[in-house]
Amino acid sequence: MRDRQARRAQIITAARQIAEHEGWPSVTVRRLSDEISYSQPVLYAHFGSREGILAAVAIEGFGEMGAALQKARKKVRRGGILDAVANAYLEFAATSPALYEVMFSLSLSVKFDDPATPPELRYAFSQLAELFEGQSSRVTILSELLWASLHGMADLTRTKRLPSHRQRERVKALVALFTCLDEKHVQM
Amino acid sequence: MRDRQARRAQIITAARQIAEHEGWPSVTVRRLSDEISYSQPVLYAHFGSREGILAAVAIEGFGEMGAALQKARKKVRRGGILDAVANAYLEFAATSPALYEVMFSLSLSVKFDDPATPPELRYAFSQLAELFEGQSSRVTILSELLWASLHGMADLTRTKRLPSHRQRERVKALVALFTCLDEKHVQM
DNA sequence: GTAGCAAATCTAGCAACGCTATTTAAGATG
DNA sequence: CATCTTAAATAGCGTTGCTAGATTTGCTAC
Repeated sequence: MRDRQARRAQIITAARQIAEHEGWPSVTVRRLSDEISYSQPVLYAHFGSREGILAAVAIEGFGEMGAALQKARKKVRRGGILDAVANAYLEFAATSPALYEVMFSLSLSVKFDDPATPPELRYAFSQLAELFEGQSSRVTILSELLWASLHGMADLTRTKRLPSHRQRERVKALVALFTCLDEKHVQM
Repeated sequence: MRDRQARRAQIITAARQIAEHEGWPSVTVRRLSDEISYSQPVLYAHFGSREGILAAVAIEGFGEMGAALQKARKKVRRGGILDAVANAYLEFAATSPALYEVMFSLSLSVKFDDPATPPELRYAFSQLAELFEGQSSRVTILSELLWASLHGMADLTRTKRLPSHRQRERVKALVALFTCLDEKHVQM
């Protein structure tokens, strides 16, 4: 039915809202069922388990992040693309910390190059891979390394390990590293 | 007393063991109290809460990681230090995934440059900062960036986002990036 | 030696959690 | 109107983190 999908979206939205305001531990099945004015079994009919709800939120998050990266990539014409995308990535993570957290804390998600991987994940990652297209023979390695660096920065900043006020400088350094390698045409 | 500290260590060890074999959700207070043949309130007398136990494990982990990095740094004489430390970091994370997970999943831990930060955290981070000592004016930025990159690689590999069989190549690329920047004496 | 006290430990239970078997309500079919 | 299917709610099971109150232990004083 149609309202079935609407209610699905309603649950996901409620979960995101609660998580962003009070953290994921506050996102309980009872709380969600109250929020949408239905009983608990309805939620289980939709998602099967609490983790299923979180997974749905995570996948939605990957879709949004992919869109944000694509937007940043297409906005900038020449030069500074890497800088734009990197900042877009970190801004996404900083704006929705709970969303970013669930995107990378769910261990049940499969690897990125696995055929069973949801398209949203591949879409998001492809935005980073595009940056190195045709530039080097090591597209995969470089995009993986960029992803890891950005994720590390986002994660350490989210958990207060790194001060956020120095984020811009870190991005500058990261960009300098990658452009430096590009200019020298280093063979790895 | 003396046996009080012994029991504390016993609890931490049991928690690590269970987590490494069955994951952190299996580390329950009841399970731990069974393991050490005491009742639950004894654990609460020691750590105050379940999270207190995890925090203690995490701090111990940082101490061990700092030692591992220091060992790698001192073993290599000239050149390739960065490579050695990077590999030591990732090997630590890969060898004890549950330990690494709890070290970075606890949000209650304060930032690295905070005075209230446990010395184990600062000790571990200082091992990375040492790599850039006197090399550039941006010691802080570079060490933070290196830390973030390594953590991102470790975290994405642990959660199966990146294939582990390409880890060595990623490290090579990372090292190439940093040495490239070093050779050109880039001012950021 | 025993009465009393303080500290340590256990027993038992609360509230909240994820999840589900069973029952009740509602709408369609004949 | 009776029946059957589908949807939802009620109620409850087992387990969790945590704690108040009972109980044991070990020591001190007389």
